[in-house]
Amino acid sequence: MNLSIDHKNPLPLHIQAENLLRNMIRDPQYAGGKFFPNEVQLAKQLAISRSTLRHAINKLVYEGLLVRKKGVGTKVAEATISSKSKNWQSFTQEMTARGIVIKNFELHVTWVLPDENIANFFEIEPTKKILKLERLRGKAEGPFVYFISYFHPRVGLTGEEDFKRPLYDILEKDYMTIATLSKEEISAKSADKFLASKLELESGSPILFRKRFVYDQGERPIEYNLGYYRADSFVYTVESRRE
Amino acid sequence: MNLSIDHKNPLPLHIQAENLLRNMIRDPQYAGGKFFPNEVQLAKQLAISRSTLRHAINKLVYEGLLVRKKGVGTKVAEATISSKSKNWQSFTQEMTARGIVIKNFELHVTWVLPDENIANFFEIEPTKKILKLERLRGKAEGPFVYFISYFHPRVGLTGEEDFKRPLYDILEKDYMTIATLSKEEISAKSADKFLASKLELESGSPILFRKRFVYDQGERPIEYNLGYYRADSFVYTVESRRE
DNA sequence: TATGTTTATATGTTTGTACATAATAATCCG
DNA sequence: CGGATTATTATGTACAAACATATAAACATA
Repeated sequence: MNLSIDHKNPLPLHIQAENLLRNMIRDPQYAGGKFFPNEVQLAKQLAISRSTLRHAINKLVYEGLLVRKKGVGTKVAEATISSKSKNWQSFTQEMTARGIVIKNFELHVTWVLPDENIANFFEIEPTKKILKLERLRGKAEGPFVYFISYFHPRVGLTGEEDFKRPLYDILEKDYMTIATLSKEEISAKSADKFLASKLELESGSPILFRKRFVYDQGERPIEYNLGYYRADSFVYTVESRRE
Repeated sequence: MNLSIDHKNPLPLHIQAENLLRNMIRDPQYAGGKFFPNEVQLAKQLAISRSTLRHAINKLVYEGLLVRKKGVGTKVAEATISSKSKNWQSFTQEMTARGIVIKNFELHVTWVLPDENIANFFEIEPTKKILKLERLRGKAEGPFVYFISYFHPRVGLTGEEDFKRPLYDILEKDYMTIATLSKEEISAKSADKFLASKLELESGSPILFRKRFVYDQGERPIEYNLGYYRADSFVYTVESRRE
């Protein structure tokens, strides 16, 4: 990855600057909370105008990756693990964009019979086995989410895939399935013994529970996903506007 | 609503332009698909610079409300389902839409000093008292949510209003304040003694916690709202789509 | 008629400049 | 010493100007 700006590159300067900033965000130095060089200085350093640089910074501020304060400076936004409803991405993409390295603590692949809910959602016979993917994921310090995913047979997953790769990357590149629509239900739960042990909590601790129904372009169901998040490390953010 | 730009208004010109554009979007003419006047012309018309106007347009493009094509023009984006689902409503509207009749179990109105968070959000002195509204609400069978709302003094609420009416109805009709933007953070918590007694739960039971920041058209803060929901009776749903 | 070619149009990119304002640090003074 | 005042710093807002490039329509040519 190029870490400087090339005026000969046909890619617009503000896009190059944006990419460069995305890299800086992942830099442990800045991810840790250090302020960026100020606009004027950084613009000079990159040999672009302040306006161009600001345009790039603004985009990242809008995305929630950077925060700015007048008279103070610009830095990486609090690494509170959060999920934005707009421009949704996969879990891994979301986290890497924030410079958080995701560790897989456990990964189980099994073939199971769908329960009634899932069979209904997928519109398949409850006698047909489907792929179930369970993952315990988190940061280096410890796990903070337990995922359970079920996939529609139509997708064609074999169970032999490398699930360390981003899931939606696998689906798009290897299975030509593009997740386009997602309906989510968020609620709170208490940790049962199983979840408590996985997420390193005491039984009864609060858990944010997210059910996710994922569809492809044709609005056909492709994934049914359950996410159990430690309440102390996950906030779900939503921004909405009415006209 | 003012449909022109006022250089004496302290509101930044690009925000004024943005609001103006939002109004144009609602105009049947443009909503129907007619192209906007081109940037140069429109900027001239509004007596602002092209850069300032572009800044405003860009924001709406980013929000998905407008589409632009080089060499062609700018027009209102095709209404997609996701943009419709973004239209948020008040709690009462939300519930009645689901056929649930809301009962108010408790209602307290007090004037309090804002803590640091609230004073910052409202951008006011921490010495100025603001209106605090607490409500325990639910269905006939029992309460399921405890709301705490703080209001910006600008709104002009006296505390004598009939808070059994829908809140946003009061704000719109009696105080000409229209809640336009809402940012929310959803997380999970354990019920402390206070919440447990109010919501008729045992201490430690899971609670869905929603923090809501509400803004008016000018993106000025008007309400800070905390909602504590019984986990067993509330699910938050989100629908999102990517292109 | 079919196919290039030009031209007008509108957005896209980039720079330079100036002043306003919020937050913080430094300074001064009673 | 403590409170008020005054820089300093960094982002926020706004303007003007130029050139680049994609699109579509008008035009010319084979």
